[in-house]
Amino acid sequence: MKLRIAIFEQNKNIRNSIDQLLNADKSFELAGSFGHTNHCITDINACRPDIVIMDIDIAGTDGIEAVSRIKAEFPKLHILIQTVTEEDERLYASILAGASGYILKSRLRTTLVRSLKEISFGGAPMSPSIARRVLHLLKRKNVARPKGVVSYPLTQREREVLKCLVNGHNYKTISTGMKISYETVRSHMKKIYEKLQVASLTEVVAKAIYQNIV
Amino acid sequence: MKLRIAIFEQNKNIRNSIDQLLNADKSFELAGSFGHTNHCITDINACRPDIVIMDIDIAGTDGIEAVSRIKAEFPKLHILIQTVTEEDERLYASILAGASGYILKSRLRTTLVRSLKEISFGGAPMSPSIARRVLHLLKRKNVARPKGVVSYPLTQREREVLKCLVNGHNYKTISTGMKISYETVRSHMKKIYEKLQVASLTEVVAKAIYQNIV
DNA sequence: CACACAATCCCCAAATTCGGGGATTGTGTG
DNA sequence: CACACAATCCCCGAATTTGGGGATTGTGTG
Repeated sequence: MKLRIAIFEQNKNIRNSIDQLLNADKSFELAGSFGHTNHCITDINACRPDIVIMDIDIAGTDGIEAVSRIKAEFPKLHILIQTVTEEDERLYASILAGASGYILKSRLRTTLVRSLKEISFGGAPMSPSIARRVLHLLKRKNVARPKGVVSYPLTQREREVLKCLVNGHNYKTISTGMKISYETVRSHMKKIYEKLQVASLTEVVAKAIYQNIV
Repeated sequence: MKLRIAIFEQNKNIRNSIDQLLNADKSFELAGSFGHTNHCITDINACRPDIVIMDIDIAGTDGIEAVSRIKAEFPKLHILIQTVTEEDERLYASILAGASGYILKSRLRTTLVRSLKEISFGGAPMSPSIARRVLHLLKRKNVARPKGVVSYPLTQREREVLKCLVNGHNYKTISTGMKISYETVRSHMKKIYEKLQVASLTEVVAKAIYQNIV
């Protein structure tokens, strides 16, 4: 049984190249070939592919949004993202949105067929760096607040100052907002630094957020 | 600065082989070499490695349990699992327990150094099938990026700078750590501020954490 | 080959933060 | 009433950040 492939790629020459690569292998057949994702749900409904190859740069709609919409409509459909570089932030976002893997445009000829087979066997081809970030996210989501976490003896006013800071205010705007002097804000901050054992704005904000202090 | 490597491998010949491979590369030095994991916490405390290479079959204690215990004690320590086959269920469990990647025993000679470097650069070498399962688990945990969230086109270097910042570093210490000039850090920060649409350290740190940018 | 972009680094000057010290006043408690 | 603490505010001076501008070099793409 041949795997049905749909292509969403703006560049006609690339679409044709992919078509040729698929034709050369008995495992695949071209289900559809589209120059934009404006009607991707309708197009996919019509051609019923098993795997979609999508260019991350495709115009008409944001690639990431397209991945989200397609996966919402067709949860079992595999999407292989075409990208120029592994460092593209949208690649990570596409993976999170549900793409099964990616392929570098520069390596289309050598790796397309293998990646498609990989996906059809249940694999998710991706770079170690993307994999790392996915693992890290999973780890952070799995971590309940550790037992025995210390709570900090911040006073009510200190907590208010810290909250303003985390919300993007600086000392000047905090003093205006809380109707206290700039020096008062500084005094509170000194106390907060001492209690939280930090020594800079970035440390105190990060700690406040990670440990749900405000 | 050489990366310190500790080995937990029952087979003395394999320990020696790994030792030789590490010696042949200037990037690594052997921190410790152990035949069991009975005292892995004590051993790691003593030799202070940056990366641990551990055999999944190692006797003395279950490999997965060892990974869990080590990661609980040394959260930032990287663990590279040695396995005979990628299909071993314990491999997937080890990855979930916190291992950063794995290496096939049959490919030790050709891939060990590359995998160690990969890990030290922040990657997580793993097979497409393991990656797929991790993604699937992530999806099941309902971790998918919330609808409407924009992704930011930060470059790799910008991301590294931002990560250091979130981890409490200032411009000065970031420049030291990344071996670039203070002004380069500033340039990256200007770009980051622009892309994330913020105007202060507190804003950028808060945004980075809340939106899982680093 | 021309172009665009990333990464790197430099300069000026103002604004803000940090570490250190000090003070007064109000409030609650024993 | 004495005491401890929170909240408030002041000062000095150094260090860091911010906003603005500029530059060169290397790399990838069409």
